[in-house]
Amino acid sequence: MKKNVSQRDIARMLGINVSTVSRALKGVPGVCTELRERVLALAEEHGYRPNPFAMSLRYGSTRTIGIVVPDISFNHYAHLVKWIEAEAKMSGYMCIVTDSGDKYVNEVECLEQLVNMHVEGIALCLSQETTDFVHLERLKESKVPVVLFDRVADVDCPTASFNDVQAARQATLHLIDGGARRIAFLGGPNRIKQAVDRKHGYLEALRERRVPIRKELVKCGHVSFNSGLSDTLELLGLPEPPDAILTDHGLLSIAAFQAIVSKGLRIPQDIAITGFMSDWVSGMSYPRMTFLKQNVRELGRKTFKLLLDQINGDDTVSHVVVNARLSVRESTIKDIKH
Amino acid sequence: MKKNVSQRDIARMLGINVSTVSRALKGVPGVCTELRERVLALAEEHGYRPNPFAMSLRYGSTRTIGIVVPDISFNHYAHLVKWIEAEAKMSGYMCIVTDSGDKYVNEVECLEQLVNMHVEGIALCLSQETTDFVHLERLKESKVPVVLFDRVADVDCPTASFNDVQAARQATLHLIDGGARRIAFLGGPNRIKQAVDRKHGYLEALRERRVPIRKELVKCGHVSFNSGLSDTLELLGLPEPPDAILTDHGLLSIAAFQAIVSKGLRIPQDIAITGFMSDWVSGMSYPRMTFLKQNVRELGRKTFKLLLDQINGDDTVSHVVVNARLSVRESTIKDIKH
DNA sequence: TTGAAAGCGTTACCAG
DNA sequence: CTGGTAACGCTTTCAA
Repeated sequence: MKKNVSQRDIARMLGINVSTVSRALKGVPGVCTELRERVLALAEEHGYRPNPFAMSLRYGSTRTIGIVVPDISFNHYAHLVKWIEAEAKMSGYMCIVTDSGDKYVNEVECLEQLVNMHVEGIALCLSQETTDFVHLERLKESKVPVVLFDRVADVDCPTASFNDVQAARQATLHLIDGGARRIAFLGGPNRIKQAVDRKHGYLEALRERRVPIRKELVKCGHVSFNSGLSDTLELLGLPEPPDAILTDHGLLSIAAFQAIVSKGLRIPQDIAITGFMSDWVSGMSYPRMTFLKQNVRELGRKTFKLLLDQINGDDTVSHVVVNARLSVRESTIKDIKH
Repeated sequence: MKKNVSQRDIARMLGINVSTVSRALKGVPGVCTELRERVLALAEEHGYRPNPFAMSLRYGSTRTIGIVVPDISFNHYAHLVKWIEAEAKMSGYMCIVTDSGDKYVNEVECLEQLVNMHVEGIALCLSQETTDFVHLERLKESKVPVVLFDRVADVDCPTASFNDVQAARQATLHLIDGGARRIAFLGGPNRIKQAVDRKHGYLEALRERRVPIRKELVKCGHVSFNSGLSDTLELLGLPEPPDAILTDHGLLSIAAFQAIVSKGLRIPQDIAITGFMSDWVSGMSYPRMTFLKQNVRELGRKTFKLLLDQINGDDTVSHVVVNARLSVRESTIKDIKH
């Protein structure tokens, strides 16, 4: 019944012109104080709110960005969303969050819809299926700035990601130095840069310490709980099973952990485990897992900053790297009492 | 450089009128096929996209809803967001997601901003601080439909929530029937209906089985990891410590679990534990926790449905309840081998 | 200091 | 079948 009141409405009530109301409301000079007061009072009384769509139409800017993540119900991505959103809010941007379900077709559709919404920019965390980037090309044609975060790719796009190679290397060195010799790597598919980088870090560390590389200990498959579970069970069933596992994703960490426990093996005495996962996952398990602590808040912040720069016309393609560092807990320390 | 192309642009290129272009694009009758084809071709070529802000202005509808959650990085809420969003997308709505940080002031601000964005409706999960509802009254004045979900309240607003009383009762009965006699309740503050309901269910079960109620075993405080941790440690330090714990929130479940483990107590031999938590949290722990499995997807779906009805002018205030049911795992079964 | 009018992109109505 | 115009809410330029 009581519709949103517009400037025109206020103007009519006061018997003046809209433009005067506009000026009064905006606080620009050029309207006598007495009249301004009356306008402001009436606006207040009727709960006047500027219509953002009229604004957008007028200025061609929507103060809105889009975020695409593979699975918002997964802790790591939810956290990233949280911090990107917090940062965006501080700059007066609202976020439209979409979930690709880790599927390429959905990712394409999400981007499509965000462009339709005329968001000013998009922060995208790639799905694990994404191998071609024509959809990003299309965005570039539409002049919508895009920043890749967390799961990035080698395309002509600004990115914010973790130091995957070095982090994985560090974790592997830690395992080796703790006495492990048969270290398994449980990772995502080779088409994902993130998975490949982490595997590289792992291999690098093995070479560095002259630990032989065993192909049968490297599992690169679909990132999901079930595949993590079956891959780990396969590893544990080998004639010479691994004495340590490094995982490349929180889901795989959980799956591997549960697979080990279900086999009645003890962590870390029988097998050590570490990898990329959230603080949360690491702390929930018993024993708590040594893990690569990612500064998710920092990544969120950097991602938005990058995006804002792009929105403001900066067209340098920079690649920001946020450090993940090893946080040692009990799942990799053999000489602990249990 | 290459701006978004508008109907007017296309009209100019073809030397015809905008209204004709509009009709052609909309597919309404009243434009000859030959001309329509040319318009469509040109639109396609230049990547024409309807401007949703012009639409919104025209129709006064934005096809957008707002979601407010206490903490999107927490699994339970992230899941709810995921499913509300999925459902919304199917009806052609986009979601603006905001995070109140579980604080009242932020909640107010989130609602304010969503109203400013002219969302057509808002799905709100209350912060644990929220005790007065003037902000909801204000929304009602603005004619923005609101649906409360998960954490609801006794206000004149449609709600979608779990069957908190019965679920808590069921879990408590399970503990009693498993031999527990000194059952602690670890819950949120008494100002939250959800916490109160769950406590009621707990008390009901005790009375039902004639188990004495012990005040010192009931802890109702702030919902956070740290307070859950210290409350549990206090409980464990009692002269007569509890032999089972029921928790009212996922955060508290994790905290209690870790507190117990840190004290070197065995679950379930020394103390049983169960409560409200996500599938995830239950499965991550070892032993896995018996838990109240909430059909989060169903709740998300129902929430959006309720909201959509409101948006479409239905003003009945209905209260939908989704069942949570006990899923028994190892943390409450004493006669299991470990 | 105030008013009038144009324009942002779209659709609907009324003429031709 | 097509063109012209008004309207949605707001800002800005120009004129008074």
